[in-house]
Amino acid sequence: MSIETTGLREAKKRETRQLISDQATRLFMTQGFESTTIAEIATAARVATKTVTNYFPRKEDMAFDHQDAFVASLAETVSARPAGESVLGALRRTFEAGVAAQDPVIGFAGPDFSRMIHESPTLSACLRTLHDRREEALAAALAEATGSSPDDITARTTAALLAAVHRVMFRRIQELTLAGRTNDEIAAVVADEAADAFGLLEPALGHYAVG
Amino acid sequence: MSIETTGLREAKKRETRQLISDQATRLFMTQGFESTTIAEIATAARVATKTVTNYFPRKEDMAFDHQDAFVASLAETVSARPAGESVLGALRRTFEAGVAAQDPVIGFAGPDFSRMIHESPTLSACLRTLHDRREEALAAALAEATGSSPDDITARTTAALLAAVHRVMFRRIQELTLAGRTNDEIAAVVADEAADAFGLLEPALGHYAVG
DNA sequence: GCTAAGTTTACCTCCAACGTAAATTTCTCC
DNA sequence: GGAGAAATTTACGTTGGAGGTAAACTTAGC
Repeated sequence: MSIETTGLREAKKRETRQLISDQATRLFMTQGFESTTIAEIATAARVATKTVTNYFPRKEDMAFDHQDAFVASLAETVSARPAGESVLGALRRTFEAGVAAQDPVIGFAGPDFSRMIHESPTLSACLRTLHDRREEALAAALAEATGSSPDDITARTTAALLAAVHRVMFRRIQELTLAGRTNDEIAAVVADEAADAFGLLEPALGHYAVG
Repeated sequence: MSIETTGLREAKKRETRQLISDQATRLFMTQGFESTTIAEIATAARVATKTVTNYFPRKEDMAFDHQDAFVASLAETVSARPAGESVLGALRRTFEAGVAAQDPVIGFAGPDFSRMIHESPTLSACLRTLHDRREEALAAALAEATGSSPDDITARTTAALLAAVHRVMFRRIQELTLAGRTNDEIAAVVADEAADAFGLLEPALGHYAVG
């Protein structure tokens, strides 16, 4: 009698999905994304190729498993910020915490994973899409926070500026990872650079959406 | 005796390339990008399918013909700005000129073309890549203008912020185009919104890289 | 247990992407 | 102006991702 008794069927589904994703990521990291076929992944996971494409309509989705968490991260930071804190302050604080925790969500993905993305045009394009969806989600959260309409141009512009800082720093962490730096070294460098970047926006956005 | 007598061969190559691109764009706009096959394009252009893929390794390249001009646009604005003008001022001035001229490079692509991109995930991803390459080119130009190293993080952050404004306004123009507004109406709306957006960055970047 | 529902599988088509070699066109030099 | 050289276009074949369908199998609920 398991606690989360959502049924054997659903449990197996989750396991199969995770198994496929894990095998796929492993193969992508060792032999590259483009040169791994879905048939290989299916063999490694001991399922049919159609099962693979049932779980993951697009091949690249197997590499990015926690995309929803990534996309929602900035919007959630804004929604959950304490009263009196500006949006800029909240995003800055969350980024600093991410640096301290060396969080994969802000770019600490490890050398193998970073190389996998860097060497694949498909995965790079996919990551761009995720950054973009994250910006859109942030814009929606800003519109919500300021009580403006969901497609308010000020919210969208502000979201673009704030997300830009996170995106640049994400790439910076990736780049330093690929250059062989340790996470601790990267954290030290990035903490300073992020302080500059967020500081740059302070005069423009410091008083925007103070909750 | 033609003036630019670079040979019949090269002239025919240019013509064939243009013919394929034109037929492809026409088909993409009328029946959608994904539901147009390369074989159809080849038939319309009266060439072999292999000739199509010789000229355009990727199907999506047929839709974006002047990508290099787009990618270089912001960097060139910066490089060519007069002495005493800030980078922000130059990019703002060029955008305003683009609005006045209803320039396709800043987003005035027309309803058919805009719809074609909007309805195709592949083309949307491709456009994102172009925005990204444009930002990278801008970062390089900023590094050049400030005499810093090509991967200077301040230049990259600044480029991200400036390119973000252009990107948001590009999408805004696309969006209004899809909503059925005329170019004149769009120009009027966007001129005001761009003034706000660039104004927002004035305190942060107004004194950056005054040439 | 038995039946209904959901999951996995084998088999299928389509098409983009890529390689190779042959045929055709253009260029160059005599 | 014609012959050989070079480049382009073409036909043909292969691979692999994406998507559909229906049958076999597994789980859930009665």
